[in-house]
Amino acid sequence: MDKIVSLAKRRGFVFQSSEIYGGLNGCWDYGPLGVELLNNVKQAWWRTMTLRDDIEGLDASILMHPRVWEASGHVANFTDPMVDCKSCKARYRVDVLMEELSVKKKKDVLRGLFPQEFAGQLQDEKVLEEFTQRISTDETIAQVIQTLVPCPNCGNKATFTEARQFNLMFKTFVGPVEDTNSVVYLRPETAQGIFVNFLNVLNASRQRPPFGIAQIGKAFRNEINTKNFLFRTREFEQMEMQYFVKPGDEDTWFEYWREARMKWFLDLGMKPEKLRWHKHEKLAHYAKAAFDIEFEFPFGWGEVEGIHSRTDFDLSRHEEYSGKSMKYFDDQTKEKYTPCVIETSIGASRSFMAFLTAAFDEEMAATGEGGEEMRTVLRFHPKLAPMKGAILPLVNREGMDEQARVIARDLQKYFRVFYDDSGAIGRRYRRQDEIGTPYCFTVDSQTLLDQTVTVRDRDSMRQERIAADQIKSYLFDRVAG
RNA sequence: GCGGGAGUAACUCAGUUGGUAGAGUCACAGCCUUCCAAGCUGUUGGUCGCGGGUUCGAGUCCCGUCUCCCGCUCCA
Repeated sequence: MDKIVSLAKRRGFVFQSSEIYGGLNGCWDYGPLGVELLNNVKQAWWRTMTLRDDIEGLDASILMHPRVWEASGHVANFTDPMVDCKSCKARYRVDVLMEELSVKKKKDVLRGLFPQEFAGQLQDEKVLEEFTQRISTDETIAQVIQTLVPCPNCGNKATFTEARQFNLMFKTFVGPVEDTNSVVYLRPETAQGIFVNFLNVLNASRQRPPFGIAQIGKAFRNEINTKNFLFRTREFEQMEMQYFVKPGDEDTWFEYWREARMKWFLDLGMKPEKLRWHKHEKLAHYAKAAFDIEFEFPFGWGEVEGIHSRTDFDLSRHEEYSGKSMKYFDDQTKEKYTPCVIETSIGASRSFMAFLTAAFDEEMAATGEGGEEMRTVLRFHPKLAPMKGAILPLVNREGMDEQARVIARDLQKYFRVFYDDSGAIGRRYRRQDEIGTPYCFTVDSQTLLDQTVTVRDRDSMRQERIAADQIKSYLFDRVAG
């Protein structure tokens, strides 16, 4: 992990935000090569999603009407009451504490609060039922937590602080007056921008279910902890596609998108053994089925994409909260229904880091003198590589450098290519290896005779000779699309 | 948030009981060079994370704080 962070910094992929002021926790900036890689990841996704008949693009605003987040459930569910143990400093979510209480403990709690009523024998089912019923308000929960529940860590009772609310949504104000009427949130996910535009897109694009809406954009969550480089940050970018289908068809489409999304990673050169499925056993309130694609990062397996079957929850809720009908009327079958949603939601920063760490390789390579040396190489898929090619004059004599510059300038109309004439040729190859440039084109003395150049492949280090005027199509074949 | 480790040049790191901040790499300029880096010469580059304190004097000792990494916790 340190190697990745260090290379990322040294070669200009990722810098710490506000570094000269000591940095800001969990915030990162993309440098010259990083922004190219990130854009290539986003472009690969965007093209896969939108170069087809049934998916439309969208770019919704980050600030949205506050009611959106009431409808989505974020105001209610994105708030976690937390308590700290004053004795051992451990911190817990109140709902987790309550959930993890054993039946016996719950019985104790009931007897503690209502000594007369629960004095005698008690069935376990009765305990659970009564507990859920009686310990339901914020007040009773607070009372229980602060008097009767022992800290799971140190075992002490009555050591918890009062519950404090941690809302993971960033709050800000619209307009000059900072009062409760002007509160808005930075969106904690991009999906709602799609749902609230469902009718707009439907009507403007003449689509009919099944169809999808794709969006790439930033989202914000005021996480308690950030972690693992780009993996968990407070500001992040999502690439989301919500696919609207007729109720009853959602399982078929769910399988379709699971397969399609896994294929996307594999087509971009990801090794199958670095990816796995994780099935959600405990589903969120809106979900019917949920699978994550996990990647094996240096710190362990972590989610890079979620494929969720969200039922008609989202559209129904917005119908309820906005009073606008979100139903679709099918002219052919004369049916009226609220579409179900299949969501594919991938983290741009997370997949950036996945592609970067997957590409990282160190190997022993032969040197000119017959020895061996460590070679650092980023094996990006050519579509993702920040630099598509390097143009290198073998020596700066006999017009080789001028010729190479002409070639580079011509290619730069179409591709990000790098011209380099400083240092030994082997050294320049290694420099390109380290930033993952897939092809190096070298101008040598033969170029001056017959207008051919050598192409050196990053991974095999082998060379072939092609005509200089073929470089453009050579690159198009390999990096476009 | 808790516990542990770390922070000195763009990168990797030295820096002795407190006494004028160093090396290698990188970058830049020039030389050399006809295919797999680290030849030669020169140059640039440091608020020692930040802020206090002790001291004649702090990279070094003390306090606070920020950031990163590892483990736990958390992740509608």
